[in-house]
Amino acid sequence: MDNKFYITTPIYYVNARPHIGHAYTTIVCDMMARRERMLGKDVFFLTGTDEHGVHVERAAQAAGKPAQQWADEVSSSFRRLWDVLGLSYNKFIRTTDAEHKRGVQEMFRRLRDNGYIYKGKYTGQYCVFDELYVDSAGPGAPCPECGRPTETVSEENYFFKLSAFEEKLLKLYRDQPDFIRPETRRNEVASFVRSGLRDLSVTRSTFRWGVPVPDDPGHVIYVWLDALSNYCTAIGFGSPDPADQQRFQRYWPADVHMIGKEIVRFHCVYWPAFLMAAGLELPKTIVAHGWLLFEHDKMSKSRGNVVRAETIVEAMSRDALRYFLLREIVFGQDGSFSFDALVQRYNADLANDLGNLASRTLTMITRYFGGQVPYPSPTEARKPADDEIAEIARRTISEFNAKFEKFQFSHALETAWSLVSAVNKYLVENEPWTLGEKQDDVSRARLGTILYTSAEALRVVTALAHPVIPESSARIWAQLGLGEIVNFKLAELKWGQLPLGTKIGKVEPVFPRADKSVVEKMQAMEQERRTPTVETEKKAGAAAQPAGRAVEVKPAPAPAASAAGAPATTPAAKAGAGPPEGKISIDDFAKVELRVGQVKLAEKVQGADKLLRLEVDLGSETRQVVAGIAEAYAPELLIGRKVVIVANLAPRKLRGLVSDGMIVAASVGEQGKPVLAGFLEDVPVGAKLK
RNA sequence: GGCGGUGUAGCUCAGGUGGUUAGAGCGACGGUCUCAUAAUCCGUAGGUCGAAGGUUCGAGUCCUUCCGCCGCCA
Repeated sequence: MDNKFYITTPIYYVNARPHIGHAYTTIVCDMMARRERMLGKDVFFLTGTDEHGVHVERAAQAAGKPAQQWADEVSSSFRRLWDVLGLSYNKFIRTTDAEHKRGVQEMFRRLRDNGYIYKGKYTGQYCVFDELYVDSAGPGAPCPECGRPTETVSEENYFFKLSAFEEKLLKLYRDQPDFIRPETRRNEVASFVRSGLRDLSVTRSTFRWGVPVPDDPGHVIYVWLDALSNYCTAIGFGSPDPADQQRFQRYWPADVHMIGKEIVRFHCVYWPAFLMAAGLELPKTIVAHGWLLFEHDKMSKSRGNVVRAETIVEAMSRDALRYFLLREIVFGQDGSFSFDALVQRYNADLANDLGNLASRTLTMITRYFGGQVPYPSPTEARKPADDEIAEIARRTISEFNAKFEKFQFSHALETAWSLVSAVNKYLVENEPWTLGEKQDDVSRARLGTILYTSAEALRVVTALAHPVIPESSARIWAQLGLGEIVNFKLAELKWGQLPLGTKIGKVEPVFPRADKSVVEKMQAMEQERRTPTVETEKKAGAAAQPAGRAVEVKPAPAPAASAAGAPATTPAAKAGAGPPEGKISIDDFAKVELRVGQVKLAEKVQGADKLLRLEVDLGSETRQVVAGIAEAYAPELLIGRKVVIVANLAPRKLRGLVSDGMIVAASVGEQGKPVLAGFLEDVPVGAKLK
C-alpha cells in the first residue's frame, strides 16, 4: 500500500470573515494530518479559499474595492487565523491563483472532450443572489435557498451531462459504502440521486468574476466546478510542468475530503460525476461533520454570539480549543459551544486529570529518584496492580486506534482518559509518597515500580493525544526526557518503551487551571471585538456553518448591514465612542422601523405547531409575516386586530414561507408565552412608532 | 407531503444478533488523602429507557400506532 495521505478541508468562501465554525473543520483536518504524519505517512494537507462568484463581486462592490483586492484581504484573514491556530497545512490554495485557473480550464476541456458538455438554452427561474437555477417554478417564485424572488431568465449556457451518471453513482455508493460518511448522509445522497438527476448548468454569463470558459470567454465557469477542482489543481493537475504532474500522480486521489454537512450534495454527487467524466480517480472517502451551535448566554439576555477562535487562543490556549472541539463534540453531529463548557472541560480533563497526573508523577520522580526514571521491579516488589495498569494501557492503545479509524474522535479521547483515571486511582491506592519516606530496599523497589508505571502510562497517553493537543503533549514529552515528540513513531507505540534511567526535564505545569474569570474575560473580549456591523447568520444567528458557500449567503460586512437573523438576538451595537455599555443611541433606535399593522388573514402553517402565517396591512402595503404565536392565539381571533410590526426587518424564510417583518410581542413567563403588543386607543393602520 | 434519522439520569453520551437489580463521564452533595495545578481518590444522586399497544418465558434492544425534534427531497 502506498504511504501517502492526502486530506483536504473545503475551501472557504471569501464573502465573510472566518469564525470558529471554519476553525472547527480545519482543526479536525489538522489533527488527522498530524496523526498520519506520526504514523509515518507522507501527508499533504490542503486548505484554502474560494474566491469567485457573484457574491464576492458584490461584497467587494459594497466595500468599494476591486474584487481581487477584496478577495486578497479576506483570504489573508483566513490564512492569518490558521497561523494563529498553528495549523500544519501544506498548501493554502486560492481559486484566483493562476495555476488553479489553468487547472479548472483543463478540467472543463476534459469534460468537453469526453463528450459530457453541451451548449443549451435555459429558460426559467433564476436566483441572482445564489446563482441558482430553480427548476419547476413559476415566475416570481421564491428561491428555495434564500427566499428571495427569482427572476425569469433565458440564456445560453454550457451544461454538464449529470444525468448520465445516475447509475454509476448509485453503484459507487453501493460498492464503496465508506465513500460517504456518516451513513445517514450516504442515505440522503443516495435517495437524492435515485430520485433522478438533471443535467447541470456549469457556466454563467451574467457576471464576470470567475474563470473564463476555454475558447468562449463570454462565459465563466460555474463556481462549483471551479471550487471543487481545487482538490486536483492544488497538487498539480493541469500543469505542463513534469514535477507538478508527478505530484498529482503521487497524491491523487484524496484520502479524505472533510466537509460540512451543508455541502454534501456537491461533494458526493457533482464532484464524483465530474471526476468520472474527466477520467480521474475518485476520492477514497468524504466525511461530513455537523455544525457548531452557540448556546445562548444564560447570564444575560439571550443573544446570538459569534465566537472567534482568536479569543479562545488568547485567553486560554490553542490546545484548549482543539481538545474541546474534539472531545466535547460527537464528531458528525451538531455540537454546542459555550465558554462555560470550554472552561469546565479544560479544567476537568486537561488540568485536573492529565496535567495533574504529569505533575505529581514527575515531581515524585524528581524528589525520590533525582529526576531519573526508576527501574520497575521484575519480581519481589511487583503487585498485580502494576500489571493491571499495563494491561489497561495496552487495551487503551488498541481501542483508541480503532475508534480513531472510525472517525469517533470524542470516544477515542474518552478511552485515552480512562487510562489517566486508572493511573490517578492507582497512585492513591499505592501511596508512593508513603514509600518515599522509607529507605529499605523493598520500599525503594516498590516505589520505583509505581513511579515507572505511572510515567509509562503518562507517556502512552501523551503520544496518543499528541495530534489533538500538539503543543502541550510536546511539553509533557520533553518533561519526560523523551526529546522531540514529532520524531516519535506512533505505529510503534506499546507498553514498556520508556527507557530506564531517562533523565527527566524541568517539571512545570502544562495546563494551568482556568478560573471563572477566564470565561468573563473571553466574553468581554468578544463584546469588545464585536463591530457595529452585525454579521448575521442564516439560522437565527445560532449556527456557524463552516464550510460551504451554499449557505454562506450573508451580505458582506457592509456599513449599513441590518439584522437578517433572529430579531431577538441582535447584539447591541458598540463603538468606541458610542453610548455607555449596554445602551444604544437614539440613532440606533431610529434604525428600527416600527409600524401599526392590521391583521387581514391568519392561518396555521402546515407542519409547524407554533407558526401562524399572517397577512398584515401596513397601510401602504400588505405583508406576509410568519410568527411563532400559534400556541397562544387562535388564528380567527387575530383577524382585524391591530399589531406592531418591525417593518424594515430583512425577510427571512420559515418553514418555506417568507416572513417579511416581525410582530412585536411580550415574552411572558418561563415558557416565553407571547402576548401581542397593542394600543388602548385606536390608531390608524401604518402609523409609525417612535 | 415523500424518504431517512432520532428521542436513555441536570448536561454530553454508551448500551452487536432481546435475558439477572439500565451504564460512563461531567456537574451537584457528603467524605478522604496530601505526591500533585484547592488537584486526586471514595460514596450518594433512586432515570415510568418519548407515549400507548403488541410479539415473547423475558424488550431500552423486535413489530404497530401516536407524539416531539432533526436532516434530505418535493
